Amino acid sequence: MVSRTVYRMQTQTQNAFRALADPTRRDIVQMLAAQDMTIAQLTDQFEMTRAAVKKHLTVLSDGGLITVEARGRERINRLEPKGMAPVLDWLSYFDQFWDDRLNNLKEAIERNKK
Amino acid sequence: MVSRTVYRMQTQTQNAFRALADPTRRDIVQMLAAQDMTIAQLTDQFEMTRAAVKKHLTVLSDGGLITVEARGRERINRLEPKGMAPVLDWLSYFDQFWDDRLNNLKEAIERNKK
DNA sequence: TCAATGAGATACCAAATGGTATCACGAACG
DNA sequence: CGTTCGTGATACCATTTGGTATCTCATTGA
Repeated sequence: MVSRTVYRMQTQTQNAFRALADPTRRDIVQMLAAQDMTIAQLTDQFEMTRAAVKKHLTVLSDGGLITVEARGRERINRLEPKGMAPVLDWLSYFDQFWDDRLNNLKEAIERNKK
Repeated sequence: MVSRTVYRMQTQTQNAFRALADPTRRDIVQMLAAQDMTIAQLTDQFEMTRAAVKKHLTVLSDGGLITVEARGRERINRLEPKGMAPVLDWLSYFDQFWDDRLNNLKEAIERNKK
């Protein structure tokens, strides 16, 4: 074991990977890719309470993967494409290891950023 | 809440995303990308016991991200590029979505400039 | 005005997670 | 041989995680 102190703050990369680690949250991301949804609408699609879905949405928000817009008493949850960037960046570090599927994906996003 | 039972087996996608959710495990992946390593070598790089590193390696192995080859009394841990496929596949599902959204974003910015 | 509706906050719980300490075991080497 | 070295396995612990129940608050609409 090395003796230097390895402190590790919560980076956006960590929060994004953590957000994607749960199958329910990945399902939510897929649903929000189809259309923006309120918590109530999302809850209809799962076998869990609104409170549980809300927790998942908080984690997704911490990860930068979604944004929320208040509209009256409703909250519109929306996918935030930019939030995926840290994940894609980390994965692209291994270009020489896995195939170029990722490269294509990342290049598409880079193109559109400009 | 929908009433149908949503059982969810441990898929390779889930195991891979779960493996990548921990910062120590992502560090291990990066180190193994540089060179194959034994547990002892990896443990030298972290402030934790060999047992803890071993647990992380087990999770990485479950996720299909590494393979282990016995050589004498040593175990060589090696990165398995194929294991990343489910992750890349899942992410590429949103290729078109990100493309479109980032395009819209770009266009909105361009409009506001004028 | 006031009841219904959509959502946030909090307390609480069981299980999973990330870590340690410790023991066991086969391979390497004097 | 016997001992040391690299590793695996297990028991145990504290914290995090994913979930429920419940209460509150603000908006909506008859």
